[in-house]
Amino acid sequence: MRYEADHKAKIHRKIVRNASRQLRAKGLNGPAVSTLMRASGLTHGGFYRHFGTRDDLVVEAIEESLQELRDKLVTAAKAAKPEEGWKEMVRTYLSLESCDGAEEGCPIAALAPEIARTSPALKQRISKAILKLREELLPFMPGKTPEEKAGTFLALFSSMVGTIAIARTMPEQAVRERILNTVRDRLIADR
Amino acid sequence: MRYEADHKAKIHRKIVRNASRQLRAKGLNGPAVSTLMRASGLTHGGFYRHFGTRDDLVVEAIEESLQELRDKLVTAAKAAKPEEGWKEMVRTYLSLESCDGAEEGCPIAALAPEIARTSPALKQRISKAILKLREELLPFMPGKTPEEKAGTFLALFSSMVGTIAIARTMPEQAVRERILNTVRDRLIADR
DNA sequence: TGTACATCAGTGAACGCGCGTTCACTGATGTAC
DNA sequence: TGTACATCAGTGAACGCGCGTTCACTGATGTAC
Repeated sequence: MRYEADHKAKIHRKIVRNASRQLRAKGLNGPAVSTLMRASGLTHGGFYRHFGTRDDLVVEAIEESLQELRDKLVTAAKAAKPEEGWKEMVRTYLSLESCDGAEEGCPIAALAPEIARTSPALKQRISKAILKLREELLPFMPGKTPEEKAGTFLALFSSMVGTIAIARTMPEQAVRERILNTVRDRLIADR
Repeated sequence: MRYEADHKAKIHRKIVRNASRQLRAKGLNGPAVSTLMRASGLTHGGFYRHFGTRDDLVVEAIEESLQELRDKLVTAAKAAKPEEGWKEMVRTYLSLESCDGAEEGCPIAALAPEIARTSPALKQRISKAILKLREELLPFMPGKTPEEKAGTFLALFSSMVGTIAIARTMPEQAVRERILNTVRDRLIADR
């Protein structure tokens, strides 16, 4: 082997992680294959040693960014008192940095409508990954029964996704910030 | 004139309305100019008699669909008792038809992330139109002060936008329906 | 140890294709005289 | 009223461009003997 044994796997992961950032920032059809490869210091020709199709990278990148999101939110929740973890998740998710830096933010807020329009095969895999995220965040939700937690999660998550999506359509940062703060305060106060 | 005096204006509106449906269904970069024109029985060559640029049509189409949304929600609200109008809005917005028929649904739920990525000039006009929609729906919101109504509107609207966006990523209709119903019931019960 | 060959991640030119936009043209009807 | 010309919404071929994908090639290192 002309590279270390795990060289290919490492590069593969690097491509996926860099792509996940570019795709969140520019949309699923935004960056060309050559742009996606350049972000990892490669040229487009080598792309097909790693992926069968551009779509294959797209799915992997979305799965990757959903895991990033999970890690981010779980870390935030664990930094608070057990019963208050979900509030810290809300604060993290609805932060101004998270809103203004789409490339590092939630892939659902950044890509949901485009995901909805992909082929059934892609949607299948992505929706699985979203449901997995849900499972992993559920324990942090307030509520006694699993059903209650699930309902709260859905209400919370859809509210946050919509808030970020709407805020990002507003050109003025002050407006975005007011939107984020208003919803955040209501979500935390409500229950 | 080889056509009636208002022929051009009529055709223009027709193109915009058909485009607004196609763009909601396929995304801002989905349908090509020739596809957008064909939907109104024209060919792509005549496009530039009506619009300076493809983007010009995109803005007009989004403005158009925001007005459609306003009309739809106001009509729904007026069909209920004055204090309950907003609940009927929620039921209308979160209906399964609205979710599964993106072309006739809310342009924000269908396009928000793509709107966020357009040029500042486009965003400026679109965000104006969104704020106008807000002004027109505010009177139907529950709450005593304008501030309270504004807060409720934002909480309600972001929640609904996020719910539709998330539901549409789910391939199974039963899952989508459960998501819609769960959030709808919570929103209506909450306040 | 030395030599011939195999492997395979990565390169960059080339492909066919669809796109937004341009442009010479059409043809029905208006206006000038 | 009749004729010559102007107008302009709409047509369809053509443009240059960027895209996803293919492919012959490179070159560093492995393996066979």
